[in-house]
Amino acid sequence: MTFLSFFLLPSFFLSSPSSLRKHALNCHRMKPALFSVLCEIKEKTGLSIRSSQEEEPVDPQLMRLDNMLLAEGVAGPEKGGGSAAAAAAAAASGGGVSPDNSIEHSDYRSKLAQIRHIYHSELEKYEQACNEFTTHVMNLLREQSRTRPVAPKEMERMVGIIHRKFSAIQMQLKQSTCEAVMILRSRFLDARRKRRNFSKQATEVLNEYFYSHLSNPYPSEEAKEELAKKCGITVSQVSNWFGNKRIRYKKNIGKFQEEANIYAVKTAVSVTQGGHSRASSPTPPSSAGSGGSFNLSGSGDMFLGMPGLNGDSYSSSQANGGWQEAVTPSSVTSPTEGPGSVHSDTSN
DNA sequence: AAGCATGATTGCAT
DNA sequence: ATGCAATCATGCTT
Repeated sequence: MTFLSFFLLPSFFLSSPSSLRKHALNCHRMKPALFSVLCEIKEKTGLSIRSSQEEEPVDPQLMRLDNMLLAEGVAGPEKGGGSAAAAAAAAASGGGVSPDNSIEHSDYRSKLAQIRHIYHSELEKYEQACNEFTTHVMNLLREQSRTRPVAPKEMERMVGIIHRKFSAIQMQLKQSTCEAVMILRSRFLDARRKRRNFSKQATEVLNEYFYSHLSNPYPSEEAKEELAKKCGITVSQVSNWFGNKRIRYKKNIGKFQEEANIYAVKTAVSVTQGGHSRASSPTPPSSAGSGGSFNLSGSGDMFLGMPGLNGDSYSSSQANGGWQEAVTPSSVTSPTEGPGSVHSDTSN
């Protein structure tokens, strides 16, 4: 506002009827004297500079917005790379097994690109307007400097003021862009909203790992990555899956018994030779303590998961308390049996 | 529509 | 930082 009034004021100097007067003033013989007097007055009042060092500590709010826009790939270099979303998409489709959520991501990305486009064009507009405005003001000041003293500092100050004003406008733009991105994210990327069950194959792989490492179902980071790759999901999804699986398995072993047997047999078959395609023998929950004795609170151990045929049993025994003690302490280590004989159960 | 299954998130403990 | 437990929100089946 200050700057607006500032050069709305001199506009009457320029308006056509007064341009003549201005010229007359410039050519007036008293003009130099007048000018010097003005300079003197100005010197005395000292209202010129002083306020030039208005603090500008790089608004943290602005920094935040900038960072976010950069992180979101709106502000950074062109192309979809660099954004968290793109990275996630790349990770998800790394195995090339998940075409469906990459579709969602492309949808998301096109929307993001739209936002990005608007943002950039607006930004450019503002920048251009700012430049035009600045040069305009500079011209005006230059013009005026012929009739009144205008220190270069003042010019700088004016420019500073103008830039601040425009950056305030830019900040609003950034803010609303951020909001738009947030909304977009919550619409598209909030996995909770768009939960998709994993593919049959993926759960197969995960279950296979889980039941063949029933003694210690805590995949290492590398194992998780491997599984993630195989299943076409992210590592954190693998972690989620195992977290859920462990807790749900523990909570109701009976329910998972059949599944356990199926996968146990499966892995046994795949590990041993490849004959035996006999895949389901539910073995009723008759508290056969062969497998993991689950001494949780109430539930008696009613489970027969036939472990012991896991390839690596305790690959990385991190001495984690919970599972080991609760679920499967004994019998897991039965290396005496070679891969030939698959126990004797599974057959009713 | 109800009810279960399932992936994700949150709060807490370690 | 990681896992557990509870919970949420959605998907699927009945």
